Amino acid sequence: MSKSTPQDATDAELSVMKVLWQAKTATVRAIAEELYKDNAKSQHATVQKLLDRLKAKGFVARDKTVWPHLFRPAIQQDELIDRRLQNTADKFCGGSMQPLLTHLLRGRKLSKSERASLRKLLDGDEDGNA
Amino acid sequence: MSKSTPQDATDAELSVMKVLWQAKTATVRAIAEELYKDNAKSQHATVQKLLDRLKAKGFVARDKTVWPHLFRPAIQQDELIDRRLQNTADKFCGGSMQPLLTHLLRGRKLSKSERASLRKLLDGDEDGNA
DNA sequence: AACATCTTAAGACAACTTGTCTTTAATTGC
DNA sequence: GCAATTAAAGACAAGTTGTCTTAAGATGTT
Repeated sequence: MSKSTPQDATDAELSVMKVLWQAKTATVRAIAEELYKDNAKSQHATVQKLLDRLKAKGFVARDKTVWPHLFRPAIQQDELIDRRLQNTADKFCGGSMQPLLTHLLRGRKLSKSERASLRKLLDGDEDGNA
Repeated sequence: MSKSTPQDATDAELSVMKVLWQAKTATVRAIAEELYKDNAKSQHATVQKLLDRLKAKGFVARDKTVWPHLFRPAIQQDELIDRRLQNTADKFCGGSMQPLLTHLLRGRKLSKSERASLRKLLDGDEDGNA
């Protein structure tokens, strides 16, 4: 009843997430300075708002026991990539990822080594999977 | 200098495209009736506008030599899927699709037959490709 | 205790997007 | 020549997005 669409991050939000994924943990200020190196005068508030929205989306967690508050990713990059791909699959392939895979493999020119590593992935999975 | 971002279709636009991909060619009315089966009273104009915007994006072509005008897809579904994937790759993997592939292969549980067909794609490509 | 300083909280804001509808002008068949 | 349909243009509200402002709260220093 609550979340209809699995939520995604906007561009600005994503850049905040990227800082957090690297830093593991950061204050508003740290993020603001990282993103708006030059004139980080008022951008502090911008980052704050972005973090608010990310919190509302469940993408970051906030530690209020320290001061200033510490933020931390509550979702991994992989999960977000997954949502994007799933979304594309939903819109185009009735939710199945298989066609996307096929599409990617068919359309792209892969180097020998790329092909090799992908084949290894395909094979490696085969055993360990019931 | 012109198109900054490779353009994508919105949800409503996409549903129009889907009709066109199937029908190959269609009038505004035909599309409107397909999409809004029930009360296709004013939705005719909605479809018209969607087609306008799709035209502006270069996604459909319009044949003005007949009456009423006939619309036809100017881009295939594959191409649109490609753009979505490329977009995700740009945002997350610095533009490379390879990580997406890896991600898809690693994350998903694939059936034996799926794996087999993917392997065939990997192998088959190897020969036929200069 | 009073202060300057930084953080937090809340929300204002313009620009843009999106899906929809209205209006007016053009084209057609009878 | 008229009624009916289509084309063209744009108006519109609702929502999104990135940004900033303002006011209230916490902190350490003197």
